[in-house]
Amino acid sequence: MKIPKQYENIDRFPVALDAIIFGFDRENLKLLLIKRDFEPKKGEWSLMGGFLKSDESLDEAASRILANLTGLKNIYLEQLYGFGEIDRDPVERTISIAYYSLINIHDHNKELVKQFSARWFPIDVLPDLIFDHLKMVEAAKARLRYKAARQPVGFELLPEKFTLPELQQLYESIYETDLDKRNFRRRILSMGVLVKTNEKQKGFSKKGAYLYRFDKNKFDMLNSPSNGAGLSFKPPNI
Amino acid sequence: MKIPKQYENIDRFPVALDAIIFGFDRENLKLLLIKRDFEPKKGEWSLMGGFLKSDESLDEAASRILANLTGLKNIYLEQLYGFGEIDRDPVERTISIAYYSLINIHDHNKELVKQFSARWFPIDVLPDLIFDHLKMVEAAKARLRYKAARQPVGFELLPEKFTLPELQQLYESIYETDLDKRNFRRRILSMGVLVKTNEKQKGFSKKGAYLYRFDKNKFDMLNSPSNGAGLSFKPPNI
DNA sequence: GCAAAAGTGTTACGAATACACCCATGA
DNA sequence: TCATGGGTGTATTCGTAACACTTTTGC
Repeated sequence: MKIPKQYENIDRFPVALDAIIFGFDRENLKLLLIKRDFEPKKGEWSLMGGFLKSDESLDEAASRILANLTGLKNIYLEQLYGFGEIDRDPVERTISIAYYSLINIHDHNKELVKQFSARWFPIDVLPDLIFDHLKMVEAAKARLRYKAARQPVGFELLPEKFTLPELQQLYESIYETDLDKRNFRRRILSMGVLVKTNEKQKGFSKKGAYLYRFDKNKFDMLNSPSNGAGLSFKPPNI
Repeated sequence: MKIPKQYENIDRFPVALDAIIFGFDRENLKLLLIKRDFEPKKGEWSLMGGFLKSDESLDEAASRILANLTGLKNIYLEQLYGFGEIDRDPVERTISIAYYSLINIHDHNKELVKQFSARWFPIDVLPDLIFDHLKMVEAAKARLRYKAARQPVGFELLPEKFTLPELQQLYESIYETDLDKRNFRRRILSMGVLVKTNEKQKGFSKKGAYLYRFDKNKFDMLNSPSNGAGLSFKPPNI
């Protein structure tokens, strides 16, 4: 096919993907950051990133980049925003599409993480970040809050079985607020997507809390028949 | 500065911006589409678009492209999503950042619109669109619903003075639903960002409806002192 | 005078909030 | 036995939804 003139003399740019990787360690919401090992800004903290290749879509590229650091595939990953200020990257004019992902913090490749000199940071005590990465993180926090209020994404951050106090702690971290135990349990259980197991968590508290499991089938059932915005997990009032 | 090796051998891509342009003609929510005048897909309907240049940010480029078609500057414009499927553009691998904008439908350059063979289409009777532009439109509709439920963006689509029945009609178009007149008026007025004028609209109804004006100062006041998500215009229950 | 749209209040319901005590267990 | 965290129910408040008649005026 002849190339139309509208495609001649146009600028072409490197397209970066940067990943905001959330994890939860049963206490704090955390971000996985890497220590950059090349100039510029060598040695400073950064989001994991990489450049788009021509044989992959944006989603595939983001997924590849996430796997490069964590070894994980099929992870919750959502596009966040495109950042394109002219001078955002001092080396070359670059645009970056930020993605955020939710992973189980215990469930990733420690070896890779070591190679990248990566570390988990509590979301409210982050180091300085290069370029516009802090803006990306802020956008991701806002999006996670929006998302978690509407869909039960919290489960992506937890192990398969978890207790209600753990789940509540997660939501409290996401919204940086305290929630009433009784109201929280009522709301969550009334959604009907949690299944109580007969097992109790041992070791943490004396009494032990029941373990629950997220029932993806029930969720899909409730969610699929064009339920408008899907089942709603109401946002806690901040 | 020496170029780090991480920036060598990377692919570079044309970055397109596509604009979903909403308008409202006191009856229907509409989209401004252009008839493409070059191959491929010459003669088919398309969103207004263009390519990023190296001396402008993404926002600036989107703004320029919007002005190319409408002649308007300083318009409500918000980034929507980055589209990057490999084969989305048959000519060349291109990524596109979609923006949506809200304009007053009577307030644009008719000459330019004619040059582009552009036309306003009711949002629910769109022609076939090229590439992935329909996906972009769907995303924009969803975003507008989200946005309008939280911030009074509706005013961007109306003339300076408008009646409450007109405003209600706009919201009904956005949400494709009927709203109760009394509840709507109460909700809108309780936000305290509308100022009633002494003028009545003539010509449309026999009785005539009072004209209101959006009070941007009050809005900024209510919105600025870190009011969480800002003043909330609750979403109509769909 | 009548058709057509504008304008106006009240009640009922459901959701969210606030709130305090008992239970199970390990140390 | 006591300290620690887990588990439970109810009353109140507030916001949302449902609903029907009067007013104005051009024709």
